Amino acid sequence: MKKKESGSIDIETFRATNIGQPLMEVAKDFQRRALAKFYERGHDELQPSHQAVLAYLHASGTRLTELAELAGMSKQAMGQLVDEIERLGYVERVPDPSDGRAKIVRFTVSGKKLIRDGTKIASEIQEQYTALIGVKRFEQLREILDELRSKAKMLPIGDEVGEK
Amino acid sequence: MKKKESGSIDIETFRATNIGQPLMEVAKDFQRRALAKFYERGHDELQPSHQAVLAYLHASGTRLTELAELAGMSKQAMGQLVDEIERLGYVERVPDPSDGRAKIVRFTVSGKKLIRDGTKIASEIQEQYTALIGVKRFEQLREILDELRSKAKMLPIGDEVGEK
DNA sequence: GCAAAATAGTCAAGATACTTTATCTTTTGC
DNA sequence: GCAAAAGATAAAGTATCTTGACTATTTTGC
Repeated sequence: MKKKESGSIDIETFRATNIGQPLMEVAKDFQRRALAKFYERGHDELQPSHQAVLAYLHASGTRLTELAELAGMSKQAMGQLVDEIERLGYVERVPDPSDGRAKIVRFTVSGKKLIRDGTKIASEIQEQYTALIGVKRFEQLREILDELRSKAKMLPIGDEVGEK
Repeated sequence: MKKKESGSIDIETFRATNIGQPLMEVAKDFQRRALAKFYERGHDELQPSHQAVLAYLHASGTRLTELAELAGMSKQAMGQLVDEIERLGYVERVPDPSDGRAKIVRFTVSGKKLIRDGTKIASEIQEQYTALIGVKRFEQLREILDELRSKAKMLPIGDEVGEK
C-alpha cells in the first residue's frame, strides 16, 4: 500500500485542528448580539470599534496614550476613536492635573449609563449562552479564556522570525 | 443605607461579566500567531481575511455564492477575496459543468500545500496553548466553543427589534 | 415552448476602521 | 535650556467590507 496521492489533502483534519475559526465565530456572534442590544437601548450610533475604548477605559479616567497601548493601536487611531465617542457624548477629555501635557479621557454621565447598560447586555447574552450550553460550561469557558488570555500575553508570537 | 451615588459605576462588574472581550482577544492572539507562522513558511502575502475562504472551501471545490453564505458576507466581498487568493495562486475558478452561470472555486496544488501547512500551524499553536493551560482545559475549550457555535446559529440576534 | 423571475457572478463606487508618516504645540525632567 | 514625551492635526494609504447596477444563465409558470 502506497501513501495517498500526493495531491490529496485532509481538509477535515485542518478544520478539526484549527481552533481559531470557532474562536473568531463565537467572538463575532457575541459582538453582533451586543451591538443589536445597545441599539435597542438607544445607543444607536455605537460602532464595533468603540468597544476598544470602553473595554479599557478606567472608571477614574485614562490617558489617551495608555488607552492606545492597552488596545494595541496607534495614538492617532485611538485619538480618532475618542473623537467619535466624545461626539456621541459618552466620554470627555479633561486636563491631567499631574501632567500639563496630558489629558484624561473619562466617562460622562451618559457614558456611565452606557457601561451600566453594557453590564445588563453582557448578562443577557450570558443568559442566552447558558441556556444553550449550561451554566457550568459557560463558567468553564470564561475561566479558560481568562487564563489563556493572561498567559498568552507573555508568549512570543513569531518564534524568532526577525529579519533574515 | 441609601443606594450608591447614582453617578457611580461598577466598571469591574462590567468587565467581569463581559465575556466578549476575552473571546475577541484570544481569537486575535490566535490569528496573529497563525499569520506569523504562515509568513515563516513563505506564505508571506496571506491576510487575515483570507481565512474566511480557506476555512470554508471544500476539498472538491465550492461555489462562490455558497462560500459567501458560509462566511456570512456578500457575494461581492467574497468575489474580491477569491480574486486575491487566486492572484496568490492558492485557488482557481473553473466552470461548474452542472450550471453555466456558476464557477467552482477550488484549491490549486499550491493551495493544498497551504492547507497542509495550516494544519501543522494549528497544531503548533495548540501545543503552545496546551503548554499554558493544559491539554484537558484546551480540549474543553474546543468542545465548548464548537457546541456554542453550532447552537448559537439558531438563536435570533436582536430580540425582535425590527422597524418600529 | 417561451416570457418572466430567480440565481451566479462581476464591475464599480463608497464606507469603515484602521495604519503610517509627518508636523506642530505644550510641558516635563533633568 | 533642551531633549523627550503627550497629544493634536492632517494627509495619504491599506484592508475589508457594503450597496447598487449590470450581464449571463437557469428555472418557473403557464
